Amino acid sequence: MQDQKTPRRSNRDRSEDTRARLISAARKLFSEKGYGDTGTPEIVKEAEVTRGALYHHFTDKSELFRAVALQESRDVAQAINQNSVHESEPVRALVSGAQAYFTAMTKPGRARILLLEGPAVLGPDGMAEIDRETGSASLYKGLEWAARSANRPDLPLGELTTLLSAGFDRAALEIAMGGESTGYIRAFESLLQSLFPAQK
Amino acid sequence: MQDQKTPRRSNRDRSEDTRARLISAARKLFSEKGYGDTGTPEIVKEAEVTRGALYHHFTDKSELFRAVALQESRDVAQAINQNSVHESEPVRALVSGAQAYFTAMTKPGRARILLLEGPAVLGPDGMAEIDRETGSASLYKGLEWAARSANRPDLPLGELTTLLSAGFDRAALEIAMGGESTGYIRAFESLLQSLFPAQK
DNA sequence: TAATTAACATACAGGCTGTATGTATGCAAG
DNA sequence: CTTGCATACATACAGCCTGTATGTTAATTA
Repeated sequence: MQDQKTPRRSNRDRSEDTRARLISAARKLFSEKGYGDTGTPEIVKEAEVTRGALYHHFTDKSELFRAVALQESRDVAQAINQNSVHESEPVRALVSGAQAYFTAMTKPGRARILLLEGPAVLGPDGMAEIDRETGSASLYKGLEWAARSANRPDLPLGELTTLLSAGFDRAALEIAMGGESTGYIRAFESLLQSLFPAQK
Repeated sequence: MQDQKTPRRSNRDRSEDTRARLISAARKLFSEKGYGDTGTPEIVKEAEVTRGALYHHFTDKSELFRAVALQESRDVAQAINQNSVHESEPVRALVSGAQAYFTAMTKPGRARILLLEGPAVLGPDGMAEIDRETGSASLYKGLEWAARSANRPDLPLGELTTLLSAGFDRAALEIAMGGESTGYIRAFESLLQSLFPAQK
């Protein structure tokens, strides 16, 4: 019979549990009150651990935020992969991907963390590093496909990727703040169909 | 002969000078080290005033930041107005406006304040309020003109304005961080020419 | 089983924010 | 011209927060 007072967990289990608790509590508070207005005492209280545990797992508060943002970004990528419908036409595929992105970004707090606080706390480079693992590459591939299909080798795809990505982000933020998504979907459709007119 | 020890300025002069000193010092430090890493003791030291003066003029640190952002935004609007070339064709006018915007945003620290820290510190609404006074309206008018000229009443201009504005901001940030502007200019040209093809 | 290390817990030093209170100067009324 | 009030600060303080240093307990390794 196991001792009930000391569950006798392995170090790894303890660590993973503590890390997860901290990230979860931080995610909640950062998204509700913002990074600057959330103190580490409040975070550890919510996570039911001590500040010692926090500073054992993360070098400082911003590293905890980075872990939160990374997890959030991965969740977005996963949600998009799950909800992505295979389309035979590139513009449709891009619009469908945008749709999935908007939906994933409506989870409360997510837009604030990834689109508002993230760039300020971690810097554009820090966020780019996080995004690299997840999103931007697939957008580039989609545009490449569309450019090939529409016979438009003249387009500067790298810059267009950046521009459209910024548009997606801004639209996601508006939608997450209560805006209507249909208008933005149509705007992207117009934009993409103008850029990549159907052949023949 | 005036007393040299007490310059005997009017209250209004004193106030305006102090405010200007605080905003200038805050602008410098916020743009160099970021909002969170800049303390009010450091700001007042740079401005050669006391913290009492700061909290007499501004309710808190974020209100000082708001004043900085507002001034910066007005400077951008003014720079664009001065450098705007009158174009007879809408797409050219839009590209020319983008060019002027990018140039104005290369002033050191400006992109960080208006595009990175601003949204996080003041919130999207706070920044939108500041931008309303300055930029977004003219972009909408430019797109309206272009849509009329190109016979495209189908386009959702409101959403397109938001999307393109986000693209301009992102490009401005990249350029301010050392990126090349020509690529983005060409990308916008492609995009706008696709959206608004020249008539006949 | 002894030694070592991981995983915290506790205590502390320094710094920062906002407020409360004190003071000197400008200003307006009589 | 002086008397009273308001403006524009200056100073002091309370509370909180961050990061570090040090202590303690339990798991892992030799």
